[in-house]
Amino acid sequence: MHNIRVTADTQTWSIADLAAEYDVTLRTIRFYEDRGLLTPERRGTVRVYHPRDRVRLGLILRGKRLGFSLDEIATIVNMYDAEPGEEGQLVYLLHQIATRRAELEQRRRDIEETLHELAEVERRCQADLDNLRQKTH
Amino acid sequence: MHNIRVTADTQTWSIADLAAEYDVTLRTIRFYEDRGLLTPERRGTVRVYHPRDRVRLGLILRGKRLGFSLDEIATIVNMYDAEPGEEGQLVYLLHQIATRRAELEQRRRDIEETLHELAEVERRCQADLDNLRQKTH
DNA sequence: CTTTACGTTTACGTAAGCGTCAACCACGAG
DNA sequence: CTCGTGGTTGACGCTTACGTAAACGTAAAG
Repeated sequence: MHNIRVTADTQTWSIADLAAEYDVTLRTIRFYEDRGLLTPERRGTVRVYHPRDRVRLGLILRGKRLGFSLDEIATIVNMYDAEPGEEGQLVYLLHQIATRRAELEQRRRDIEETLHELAEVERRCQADLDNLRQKTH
Repeated sequence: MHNIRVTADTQTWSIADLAAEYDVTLRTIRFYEDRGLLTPERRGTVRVYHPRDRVRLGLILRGKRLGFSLDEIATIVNMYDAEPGEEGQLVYLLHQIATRRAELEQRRRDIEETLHELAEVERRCQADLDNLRQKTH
């Protein structure tokens, strides 16, 4: 990274901004906060989202696409900004990482298999279709 | 094991057999049947599972690992043994396949990203740990 | 005959992940 | 002053994917 200093990253978003950007409802965003996944600033009663919150929302939604539960996602995203901490903590974190990695690699294998099989079904299907059109024309 | 015959095509399984093999509960298997995902033979009231059902159960569970809902899984596994059918059907099926493929490829990208980021976190974490152990020895 | 193992249906319970009101500010424009 | 826009907190509802009894059938073993 060559940009030692960037413009002070002071941008903020409203709840509606993030909802529109990520195509989720306000209810969803507030629900994630309720579950401790987001912690926006409050100006009065109003939520103000900082870059950190925005990134986390992205991570949460990616986790959802991967089929993780919100609880699992919580442990994952909290790993990202864990402070150095003590030895026990670090060892625990490394163990968590290994576990998640194993899960993800299993999922990747599942995806590869499924893609191959879908390709096979598609081939059959396309053959049937060609065959059908051959006859009628 | 209640396997009646072990010749390749004729083998059957009890509900408990499949539950043990795939590590799910009987309730789960019956629930999948209720949702139309499995259609075991009945001998009297008792369910008897054929190779086809066993394969489908495997597909269902793989679909779950990928984060698909049972409804989505239903459309996917039903694609596998669709009969040739008429043109409209085939076109529809091809469209479904394209959709699923796009989803899966998105998931694969998500996984790659997450794996890379986990590797990064792990690196940081390992560095902190090494640092800590350096100091105490 | 009773126990044990394995199966069945029916039905209520539950946790997750939101959807959907209702009722209430706050504020700038017309 | 009123209206529209955008925000807030409850609180109840709903679907999915099962868990968890309860109550019963059947067939072999002791």
